[in-house]
Amino acid sequence: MQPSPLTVNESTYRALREKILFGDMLPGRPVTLRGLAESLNVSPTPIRESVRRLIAERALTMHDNRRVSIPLMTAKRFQEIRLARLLLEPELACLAMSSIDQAGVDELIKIDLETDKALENDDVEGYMRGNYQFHFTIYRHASSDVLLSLVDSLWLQFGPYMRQVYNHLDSITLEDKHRAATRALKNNDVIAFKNAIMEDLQQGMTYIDASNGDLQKTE
Amino acid sequence: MQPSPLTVNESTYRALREKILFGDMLPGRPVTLRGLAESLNVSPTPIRESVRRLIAERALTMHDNRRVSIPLMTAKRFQEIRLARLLLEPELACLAMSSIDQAGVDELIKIDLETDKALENDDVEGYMRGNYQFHFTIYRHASSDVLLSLVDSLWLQFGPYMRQVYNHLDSITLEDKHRAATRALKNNDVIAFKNAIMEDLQQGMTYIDASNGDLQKTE
DNA sequence: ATCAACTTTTTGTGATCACAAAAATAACTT
DNA sequence: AAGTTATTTTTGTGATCACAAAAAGTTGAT
Repeated sequence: MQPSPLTVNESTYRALREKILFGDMLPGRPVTLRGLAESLNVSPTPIRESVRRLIAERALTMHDNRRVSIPLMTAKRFQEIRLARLLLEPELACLAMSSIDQAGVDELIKIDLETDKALENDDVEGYMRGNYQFHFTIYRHASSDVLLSLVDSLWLQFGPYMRQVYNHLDSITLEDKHRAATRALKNNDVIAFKNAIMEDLQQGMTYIDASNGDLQKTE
Repeated sequence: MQPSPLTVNESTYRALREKILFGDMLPGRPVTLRGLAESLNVSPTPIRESVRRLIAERALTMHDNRRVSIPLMTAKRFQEIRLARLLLEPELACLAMSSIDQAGVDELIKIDLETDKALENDDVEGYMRGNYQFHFTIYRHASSDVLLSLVDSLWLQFGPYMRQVYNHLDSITLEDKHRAATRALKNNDVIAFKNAIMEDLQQGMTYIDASNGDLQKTE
């Protein structure tokens, strides 16, 4: 938001977070503090704190060996994330609704158009970023830090797998629930809006689930 | 769980976490890394990581001055936490239900009895610990790490205020929803169980809210 | 070749140091 | 006395070091 002087800690955190969220890091592959430190040209100290923070946010896990990696997905964990998202995100979207004015709707439509364009160009990362921006632009309007941070943690947890799935695909043809959402916003139709978010979420999750049936771990 | 050799980091985290969760730290009062380090007889390093983790879990906040403290409660944030709890906890409890056998119910009844005893003795911390244990003994049976960690974060956020409220009170007379919960468990009545958890939660939260109407910050 | 035991390297952890920014204190002016 | 400016102390940050545990690499025997 503000161009305030970031600490090294904060900027390394954001760098790592982006890599995780948009699939630049492979699940299961252990990362080393010194390795990350070298790749970001900082000392291990701020890396340690950033990694700890990401572990707390469930974006990373530390094994008994004390090795750190993106956790492997299991069918069970996937369903847990799916349920948590369904419980929180439609509600958060509804909270946001009253704060989204015409300009807000226009912004969302613009984001959605760019997302579609990325999809046509097989720009997987662009698509993921657009999708993320669409949802969180809505959610931020709810100005509920408590719920937002919970949802944030969830996205960090399934982000890496979205990427893997989308990579395996030449083209994705999904009914655009984003469009339904913006339409509902325009009409001020709460029920339709909530449904659109819910269906968008379900569609995305079942899609990942189906394409990745073997997931990472069988158990 | 396991008596594995804890790192200093982990044990300081747990120590701080307990202090926060059961109200041994005052909201708004800034804590210093060196101060905490001295009080726990460790170097600032593990403290820094523990504090960072607790910030990520929303138990602590870092202000622009880079000073760290338990965040002050606002009416708005309180309602956010309340909503998040209502969305997640009854659902988590239901997930747990099928895994709670007779022994599990007995354990819960035992915890509840001890909690009541603490209440009679004006043992505020004992009451809070009992209440925590009752809920999380149920929640853990759901074996859903994803949901559990979200709920964990929420408890860390309102814990400090429960304590403040209970301290101001000589005796608390509340209808015991825990009893209704264990009864529903025995009868395998899902709806009654979910309702009991929901009402227990609502009762606790409205109670805090009413007793603390001025909360900490007005805005 | 295969597997065991030993050696070397890498890695996370915790303590310490240097430094700049912020807070607290002291000194001074009006 | 009250407010303002210096001065001192405290604080978080980031880098570095020592160390023990784990991983990787090497050697040797069967």
